[in-house]
Amino acid sequence: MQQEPKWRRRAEDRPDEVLDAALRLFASKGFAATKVEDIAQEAGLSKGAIYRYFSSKDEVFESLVRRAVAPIAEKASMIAQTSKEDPRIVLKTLLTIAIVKLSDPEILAVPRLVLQEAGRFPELAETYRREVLDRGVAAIEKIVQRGIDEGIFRPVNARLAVRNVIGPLVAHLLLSQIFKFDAERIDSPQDFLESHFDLLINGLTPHTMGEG
Amino acid sequence: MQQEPKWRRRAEDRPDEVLDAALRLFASKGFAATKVEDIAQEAGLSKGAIYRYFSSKDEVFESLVRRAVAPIAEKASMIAQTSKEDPRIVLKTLLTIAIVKLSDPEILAVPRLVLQEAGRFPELAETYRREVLDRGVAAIEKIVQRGIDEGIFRPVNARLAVRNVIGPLVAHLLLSQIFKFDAERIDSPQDFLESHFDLLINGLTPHTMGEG
DNA sequence: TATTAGTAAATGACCAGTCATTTACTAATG
DNA sequence: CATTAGTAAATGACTGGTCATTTACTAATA
Repeated sequence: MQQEPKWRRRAEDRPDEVLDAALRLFASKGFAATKVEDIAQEAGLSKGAIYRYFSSKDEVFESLVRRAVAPIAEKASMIAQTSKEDPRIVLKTLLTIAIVKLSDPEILAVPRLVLQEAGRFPELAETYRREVLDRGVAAIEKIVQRGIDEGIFRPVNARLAVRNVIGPLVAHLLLSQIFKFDAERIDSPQDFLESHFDLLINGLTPHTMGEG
Repeated sequence: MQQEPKWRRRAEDRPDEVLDAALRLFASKGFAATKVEDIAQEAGLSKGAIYRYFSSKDEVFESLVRRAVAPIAEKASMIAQTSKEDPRIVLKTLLTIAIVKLSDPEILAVPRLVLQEAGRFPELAETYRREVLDRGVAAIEKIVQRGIDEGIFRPVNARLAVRNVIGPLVAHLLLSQIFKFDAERIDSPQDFLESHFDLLINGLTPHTMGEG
């Protein structure tokens, strides 16, 4: 009569499971308010076992962020040398992908946490800036610049225009996610995207003398 | 030979001094990482004395935010029924004021902290949203709507366009303040403002058929 | 059986909040 | 004006609870 063991040795899967659990909890309660025991419970593990895989609570957080950063950094670099398509299309595609991804609270949580804890983890924040922000900003700048060179956009300062591309997105996420605007008042991501893109492109377009 | 007293009774000034000290520390280290004793030291007081004026560390934080909210809420309400001036001018004036104010880290700290601690202080976050955000957004929406009604702006969705007004500002502050973009790469607030305003207004303008 | 994943309980640092005591100030009284 | 009794402000040692981390042990598995 073989009993089910009380627990199993699954050293392969544990680290990722711990990080998943930690992400969920950090996302909803923040780093400081999340106990190591909470993480253990959420991951279906005892507190002590966490320390077999991570040397401290801080390291859990850092690993978490680094795990999330890797694939993003890779993608951002690829975007830079995207197709020679109409830069307007490229921008819209990018914004669409971004808003879809970031509408998932689990994904938005990482940059949010990095921001929140930047003071306590300056190196981590620096890494995130270098690997994600810098590359993302550079990619968008490049697209805008190409639009200018091809005469599709007005000759604006591309570096500064990046803020006009990503800013409304950031504002939208901030307003809808963090301050939890009443559900009824939340405009759908699609509506927001249309509006933003319309205003953005109209703002970037030369309009030398009606061409529409 | 009269010695200077070790301390003085200054019950009038203490509360504000404590809040000032707390703001400085919360801004740089965050709420959780700031000890009550730190606040006391920064305010030139002993820990125990803090509790003569505030019943808990939480209350210090709440008082701090409420003190900062009051004047902003007042101003935001006034802005709504501003002069019948050209809405473009009104927007630019608003943006200028906003960026000047928010470039002061001490002022930016409050909304940042509210965001950071929204999870732990939901009521406070709610208050902030109602008193500051809602009013600010409403004011800008009104101005944009007036511009549309007067035929100065295209008939866009005013509510959504608000994100295009404030978003780039938020992005700018995020990038320059929180991720501490290398000093050299920080574009001056003036440059940013010019660029943003240029793109924004061009985006809102009808361009029905070249008018300059 | 040896090794390693895992548990549960112990440890100790840390810190918000308390309180007995001291000090600065104020006002009543002669 | 000098003395002193009364009070409010401020101190700082202390407490109790909360975790992050460590340790001593146990169960799974090769």
